[in-house]
Parts: sequence; structure tokens; C-alpha cells
Amino acid sequence: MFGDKWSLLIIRDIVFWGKKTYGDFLRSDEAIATNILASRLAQLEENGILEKKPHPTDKRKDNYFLTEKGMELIPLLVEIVAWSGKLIEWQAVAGTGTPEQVRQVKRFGATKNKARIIQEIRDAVNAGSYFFAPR
Amino acid sequence: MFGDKWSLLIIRDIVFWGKKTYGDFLRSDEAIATNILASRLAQLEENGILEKKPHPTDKRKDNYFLTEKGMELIPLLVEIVAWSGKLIEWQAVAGTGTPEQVRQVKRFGATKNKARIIQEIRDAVNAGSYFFAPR
DNA sequence: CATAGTTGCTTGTATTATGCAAGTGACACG
DNA sequence: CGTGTCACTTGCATAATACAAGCAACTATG
Repeated sequence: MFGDKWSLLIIRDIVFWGKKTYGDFLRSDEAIATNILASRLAQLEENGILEKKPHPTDKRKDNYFLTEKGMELIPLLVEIVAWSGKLIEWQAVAGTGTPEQVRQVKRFGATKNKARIIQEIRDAVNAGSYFFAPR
Repeated sequence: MFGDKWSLLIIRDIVFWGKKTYGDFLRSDEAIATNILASRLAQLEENGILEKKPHPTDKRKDNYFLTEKGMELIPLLVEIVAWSGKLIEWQAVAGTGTPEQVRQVKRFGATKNKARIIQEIRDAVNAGSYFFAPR
């Protein structure tokens, strides 16, 4: 359901960057193609991970939200970020992002308060805001 | 480093099923093609996730092991299993595998003793054995 | 100790997934 | 109204994966 090249990146955009619309996802750094994005959004919706609702003011747009099934993928995302945080520590990868972001990423590695971090992320997603500070 | 169709499945085979050799990986249910398997093993080795050592008795074979960097992916695998365990609960997916396996999978969802589970898995991998009972 | 497997690959080609460029209709905005 | 934006779709190019066959090094067997 999310083992292709793009699905988890879309979910990441929602979870960490507060993105909601087709156009938001298109503008991600990784530059997904328009047809692939449309296809993935449809699949994720079919699989009950996303659902779309009409945009409150702009009739051209829809807002995509995570279902509860989709929200349950947050721990998975956290572990991916935690692993990449270790890569940074191991000097295997240049730390991209702001110092504040690097701090947050490294926090993901601490097993102790993982439940708290996941809750913070859920709250941010529910509030429709972003977890990482925008660049 | 593991965002393609096969890499995580190979790592899963090592972690949960105690697989070690090229032939072991080929015999997985998902039926990876021989050329793709060779390519992925080489990539994973290049990326420092796997390393291969000569088989102690059979000169044709090599044993593939996870490096520490690879072992650090175990929490990620645990979350994937935990999520699929929830799928089973939600009746969205038929429970394949033995009842004992289903019990183990559901255990992965309990946030409380996640650290203990991860340690158990690490121990099994280090012992060269399997974590899930074989079918 | 010759021979028939087995093992871990490689090589060529078919198929599928992804990428790119150019649309299109519905709507927003001035 | 006219122009731009938005969320797509369509047609074609390229890259990733799949399939089939083969091969050298080794192992097991009579």
C-alpha cells in the first residue's frame, strides 16, 4: 500500500510539512510528476489512508487528510527519521536543513519519549499545522 | 538506500526468517528475480547495510549479515509489522500465517515493551537464528 | 574420480513503472 | 470579460523490474 517510490513521501509532506493540496505536494523538493501524483493520491484514497474533502473557500481545490489508518503510519515515519538522524551522526550524510531541524531529527532517535513525540506530531497534524518549521 | 521495491524485503528475510544466502533470499514468497537480487545485495553492501562473508563450509556460498547500520533498521521493520497487525485487527486484511505468528505480530503493536521486542529480535539475529517460527 | 547436480551469479530481452511535455475544463481574480 | 491558476489527463520517452536462458565454480554421489 505504500511500498512504491512516492507514497511515503506524500504522507511525510502531510505529517511533517502540513501540506494538504495537489499543488502543495507537487511543490515538494523531490518533484513528483503530475500524473504519478494523481495516481498515488487515488491509490492512497482507495486504500483508506487518505481522504479528500472540498476546500472550504476554493472550489478548484480539495484538501487531502490522513485517515486514522493513515495516522497510524506516523510511528513508521518517526523511525525513518530516527534512522536518518543516525546517518547524520555517523557522518555518512551531510546534514541538510536548519540547525533547529537537525535538533528535532536527533530527538526522534531517543527511544525514551517516542510516545510523546508521536503524540506531538498527531496534534500538529490534527491542528492542520506543520511539525517541522518551514524553510 | 532502501526505498525500492525489494531492499526492505531482503532485510526482513534476514531479521525475521534468519536467511543468509543468495539462495535463501531467492526462495522467499515474493519471488525476486535473480538479476534484481544480485543488484540489490550489491547496493545494500555498498551502502554499508549488509556485508558478506564466505560460507564456513561451502565455498560456492557467501553469508550476508546486517552491519550495525543495518541492525538499526529493525525498529523500522517492527513498525511496519505493527501497522500490518492493525490492518488484521481492522479486518482489512486476511490473517495469513500461523496463530502463533499472528500473536507475535500483534505483540509488535504494544508501544510499552517495544524496546524489549527490538532487543529480542537483535538477539535472534546475532544468534543467527530466526525470530518468527518457520512455516 | 568422473559425472550429475547445486549455487551464485550474468546476459539479453520483454514488460511495467515512472518521467516529461503538452494539453484541458472548471474555477478565481481583477 | 479576459487572464491566470488549479487539478488534473493524455501521449510518448526512459528507467526499473521481470523472465528466460546460460555459465563457471563448486559439491555430492556412485
